[in-house]
This record gives sequence, structure tokens and C-alpha cells, in this order.
Amino acid sequence: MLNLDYRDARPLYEQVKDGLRRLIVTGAIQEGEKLPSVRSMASALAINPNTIQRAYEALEAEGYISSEPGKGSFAAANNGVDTGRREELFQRFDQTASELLFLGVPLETLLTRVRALEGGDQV
Amino acid sequence: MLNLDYRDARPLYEQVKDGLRRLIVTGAIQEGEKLPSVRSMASALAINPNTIQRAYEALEAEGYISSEPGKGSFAAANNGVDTGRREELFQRFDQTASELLFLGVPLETLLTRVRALEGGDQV
DNA sequence: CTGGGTGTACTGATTCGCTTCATACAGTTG
DNA sequence: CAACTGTATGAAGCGAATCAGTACACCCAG
Repeated sequence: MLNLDYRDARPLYEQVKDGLRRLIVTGAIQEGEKLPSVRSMASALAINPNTIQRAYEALEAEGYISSEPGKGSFAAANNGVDTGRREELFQRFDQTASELLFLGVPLETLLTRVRALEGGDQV
Repeated sequence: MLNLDYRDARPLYEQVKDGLRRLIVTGAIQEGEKLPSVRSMASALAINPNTIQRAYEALEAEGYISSEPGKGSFAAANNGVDTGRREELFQRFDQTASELLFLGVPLETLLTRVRALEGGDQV
């Protein structure tokens, strides 16, 4: 389901968080679908359950999942996502795009790329 | 010229690196222009010179600046940038865009945003 | 030529965040 | 009841980041 990179400088809980978010965003995990339990995912990735929980906790704060004690964690609806996350993404989007333009990438290339993502949910 | 955020979890040298890169990308620092010396910038930001050098070293590896012993560091041409950086940006671009689309942002909004960046060099 | 600027290199000490491990409690479910 | 779930806490170790100090080689204006 996920793979960790120990050579990566990023913390494990962040890799888990970003990985799960991507699965949700790309549609690999559908709305309402149940996520692996903290413990099972921890043993699957061979890391400590606390690390997984930290990732889940952060994802819930962002609004991507919701956890219910005793039951489990589930993918939330796209409309529940924190607005701060939206701002952050817009800023990153602009910065990334402007740097690519600076590097000489044609405007049309970027436009085509965005259109290709529409509905596709690949990446 | 730059401002550091000590509440930010990101390392100082990375904040300096990203900040300078953005100044170059947005045109605030033109090609060939001389950057502040390692020591002067360190005292201006009230941090250790080693931290600045680390940022400069990384930027040179990416191809955004070039340093000459005894003379100084200068903004490089956009064509000298490492291709790995390009790949990284494309990947980030796609991921960011697809997440924004997932959140319900209209395709046209993203397209308009990219067009607005063309040549403008604002951000 | 000399002094002050430049980038670069190395060492040691310290601080701080990340991660692990262990344990515990409370809720849900079959 | 038994086994699962999320959640909470504290202690400990580790490694990255930063700081401090020192040093060398280079360039250039005076």
C-alpha cells in the first residue's frame, strides 16, 4: 500500500501522511472506505504504531480522514478538507508553475498537463 | 532581502535556499547579479555563516548560482539549472494540481492562474 | 605589496525534533 | 467475554541542524 524511504530526510510519519493523502486524492481510496488500523499498518510497514497514529492524527486535522475510537479510520468527503490546506496548495501551485516557466518550459506544456489530470486521478 | 521564520519546522539553510531561489525565479535578482557575501548575509540575518554557505552550496548544485572563490556568488542563467530539479518540479506540479482538482477547484481556475504567471514574474 | 574582502573547509559542542518502546485506558464488535 | 479499534503518556536514543571557532587560498583596490 505504501513504501517508506529511509534515505529520505522527511520524517516517517510525514511520508505516511503524504502517501495516504495521495491515495485518497487519486481515488485509490474512495470516500467512506476504511483505512488499515493503526496497528496493522504499523506492522505492515515495520514501524511503531505511534508513528502511524501521528500520521492519522495529522490527516484528520486536515480533514482528509475521520477516526472513530473503537471502530476505525475512514476516508472523508472532499468537502471536509481544511481551507488552510487549500491556501497552501494554491501557493505551492503558483510557485512551482512560475519556476517551471522561468526554466523555459512553454506555457502550453503546463496547460496541457493540467488538462490531462482532469478527472483522470492518475499521477 | 529575506526573512526567517523560527517557528517554521524547516531548517534555516533551507529557508535561505528557497528564498533566494524564489528571488531569482521571480526576476528580483537578475542573471549575473552579485549576491550578498556569505558573511554579510549571515550577519544581516543574525545567523551563522556556515548556514548561509550551506544554502549557497545547495543552490550552486542546483545550478541557480555560481560561486567563485575570492570574488563572490552570482545568479546563473536559467539554462544552467540541473535537470533533476526540473523533474522534481514537474512531479510537484502534477501532484499539487491533482489535489486541487480533487478538492473541487474548477479546471479553468488553474488554467487561468498559470496564464497569469506568464512573463509576469510576480508570485 | 598589503589589507580587507571573498569562498571554502574542518572540528567540536550543543540543541532539538523524530522515532522507538512500553504501557495503559476506553470504546466497539462478534 | 475476547479481540479488535483509536487514543494517551512518559522515558530513552539517535541524528540532523546549528553554532562557534579557526584556518586556508583567492581576488582586488589602495
